[in-house]
Amino acid sequence: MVSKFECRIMTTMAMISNKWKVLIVCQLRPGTMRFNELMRSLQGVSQKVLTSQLRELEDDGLVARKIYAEVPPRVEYSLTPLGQTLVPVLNSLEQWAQEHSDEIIDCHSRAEQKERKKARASAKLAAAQEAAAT
Amino acid sequence: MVSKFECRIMTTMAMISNKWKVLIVCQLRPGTMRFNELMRSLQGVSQKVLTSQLRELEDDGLVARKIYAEVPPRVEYSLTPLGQTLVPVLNSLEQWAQEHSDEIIDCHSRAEQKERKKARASAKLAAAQEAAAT
DNA sequence: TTTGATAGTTTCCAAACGGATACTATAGAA
DNA sequence: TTCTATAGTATCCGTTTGGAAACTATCAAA
Repeated sequence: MVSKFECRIMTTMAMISNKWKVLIVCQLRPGTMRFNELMRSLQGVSQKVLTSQLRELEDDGLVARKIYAEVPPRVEYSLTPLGQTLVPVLNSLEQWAQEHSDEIIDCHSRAEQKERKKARASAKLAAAQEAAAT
Repeated sequence: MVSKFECRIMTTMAMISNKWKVLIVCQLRPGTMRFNELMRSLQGVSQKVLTSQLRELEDDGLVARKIYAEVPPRVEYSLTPLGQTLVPVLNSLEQWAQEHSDEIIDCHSRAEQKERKKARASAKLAAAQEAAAT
């Protein structure tokens, strides 16, 4: 069973759990940005993905989209008041990573060592099977 | 460019941004649980996915896995001290959803209305094209 | 008349993800 | 000797996701 508590966490996560969404919200903190401006600053996003993520953020009420009737088109994105309230939440995620960076790094290097060990073991096993087959 | 600030948020997100991971951590808050116990309480996970998510949580140092040399096997999962420190972070996610639940619901119903409007419009368009084709 | 800029949409394709199912090892119980 | 429970792996296969590239509309400038 999923409690209300867990359900609420998942609600929040669903709204921001995407690499680009987090970056978009971060970029928009200082103020409004145009589509291409965002795309350039988030180097690596494709147009399609940026559009879809922005639409989802808009549907979730975190980002506002203002279209100017000009040619060439001008569309400005900004955080809504609701989007602004998310900033402290992102801060708490950031702070956690900062406070525990040592442990996080340690764990990762240990996990990688284990990975290498396993890789060696399975390579050995494969070699043995190879030898047995001939 | 991705700043250190954004990078840290993404580190934290990478560790928990998965429906099942959040639920696993929540389930383990009170104490240790066995594999099947987890699977039953998280009804809906496949064995494969539960295993892979637990392995990743273990590699990230959030969950400890204790194997007892028994038959049938017994494996107990629990939060590590690092995993425990994540609980307040999850609380902040939960609190945000709770504090802004009204706005979140409003936005969603508005977005859905827009969706329905769009669907009607494209249905109309398709019908018009159909009519024009005959 | 062609070019350019902006903010998309559309299409195709490959990789990742997730679910369902079958299979494994092991020792004790029936 | 077969069955059972546990904690997984291994395999297949459909869905989702993301990237690349081409295409669109529009008006002004060259």
